[in-house]
Amino acid sequence: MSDIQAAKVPAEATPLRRQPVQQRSAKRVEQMLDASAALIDELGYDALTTTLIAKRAGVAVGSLYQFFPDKRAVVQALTARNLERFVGAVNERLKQLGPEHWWDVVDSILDIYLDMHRSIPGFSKVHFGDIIDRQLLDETRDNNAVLVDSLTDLVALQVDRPVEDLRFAIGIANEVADALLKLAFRKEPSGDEKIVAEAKYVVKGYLAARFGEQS
Amino acid sequence: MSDIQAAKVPAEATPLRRQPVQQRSAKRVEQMLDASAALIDELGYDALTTTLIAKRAGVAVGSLYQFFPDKRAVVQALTARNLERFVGAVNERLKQLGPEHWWDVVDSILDIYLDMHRSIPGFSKVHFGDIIDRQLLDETRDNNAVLVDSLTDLVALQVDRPVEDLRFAIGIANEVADALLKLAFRKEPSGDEKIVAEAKYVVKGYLAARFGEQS
DNA sequence: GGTGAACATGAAAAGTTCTCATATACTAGG
DNA sequence: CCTAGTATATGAGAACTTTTCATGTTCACC
Repeated sequence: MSDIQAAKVPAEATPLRRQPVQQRSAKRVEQMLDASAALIDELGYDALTTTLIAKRAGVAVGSLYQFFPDKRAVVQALTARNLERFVGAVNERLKQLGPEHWWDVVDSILDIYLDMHRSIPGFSKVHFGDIIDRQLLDETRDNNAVLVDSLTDLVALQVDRPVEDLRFAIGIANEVADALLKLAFRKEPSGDEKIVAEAKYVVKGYLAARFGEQS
Repeated sequence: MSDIQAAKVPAEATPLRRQPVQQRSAKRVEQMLDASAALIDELGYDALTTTLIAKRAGVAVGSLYQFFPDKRAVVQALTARNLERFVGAVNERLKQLGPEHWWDVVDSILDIYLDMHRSIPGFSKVHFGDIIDRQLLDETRDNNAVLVDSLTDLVALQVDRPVEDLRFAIGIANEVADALLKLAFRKEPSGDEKIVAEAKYVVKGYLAARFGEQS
């Protein structure tokens, strides 16, 4: 996938200790995130070490703490970046395609998600915050909620249904797709095709049952 | 839920450094697991500390390492215990009920799962190994696989279908139910009723579509 | 070309995990 | 019921991580 781009997501979603102002430091922060992603990919989350991140990113440990309050925040920022890219790519795709059958919208979105799994280092480990938001930083507002809201806004333009019903169903569908695609990538590093197909089947079946055949 | 009982699950599933032989130490190991569960419930997984576990369990840190190779193994053992209890309770329930419509079997299983969420400390955080098997101890064999195999065996007795098809579908259904119930408990500590209902709806809808109306 | 804010750095303080030498409790055989 | 042999208990401290902070640089702007 090449059209994965960033989108603006509520800024305070990234609780940096200090926002990088100069371009030089912004670049460094990116490097730290890249390093974290690579290391998580290689060693797994809990072998991740601040010293390692710093070394891999080619900076001093102190620099890391210049911007991030703690290790967890680094991973959190990484998930935020992933989320931004995903929402951005979805927006982009939907804009390109114009009004479609929602059937195809589901396919598009899942395909983008698949592409991210395959092309973004560490994505299948970090996802949109499974690790930190749900398990480490428990009561934090769910990253997925941001995603669901975005999708709901997009879909609401094309589907004539009460927004709250849409949001609920999309939330369910999102969770289901999420779980099944993670399963697919757990079974096989490149994503088990049979499970991926089943994921699309389940999601479409659910949405069809809930909303009938609308465009 | 009161009929949650233990079932024997492949023993090596719990990689203890040393199996407690004397009753005294077996009890202590249980205490350590209880302490871990309570602490995870209260503080979250990453605030968990070996020292804390020991203190809460009323033992010395060294005792912990007498049986567990490392901190991760403690949590892993906790998930194994949860899994055993769940499989045991499911077995028990199915034995009691005798042949039912599979519709009711789904309800029963989800209800047991709900009960565990509500009655077992830390269960909604630890689950059957989300934390360690999937994210920390990556390539470990999935705990859910054990569960799915058990369920498949149980269901195969009552449903006339190729076992592999059953296993696949049950695996999908399990993952979906899992994800949605976790969502329900993320939204509300007691489990969001609307989402729970939707979970049952989705799972039944999927299985019905895949297997048609059989008993 | 000088000045204050932003940034970079790494030694060391603070905190965790895990080990190990030592002490104590069981258990089985006699 | 005594004793050797094994299992278990313990906690100080070794090893490793996270995080801080005082100090030195770089940048942006006037």
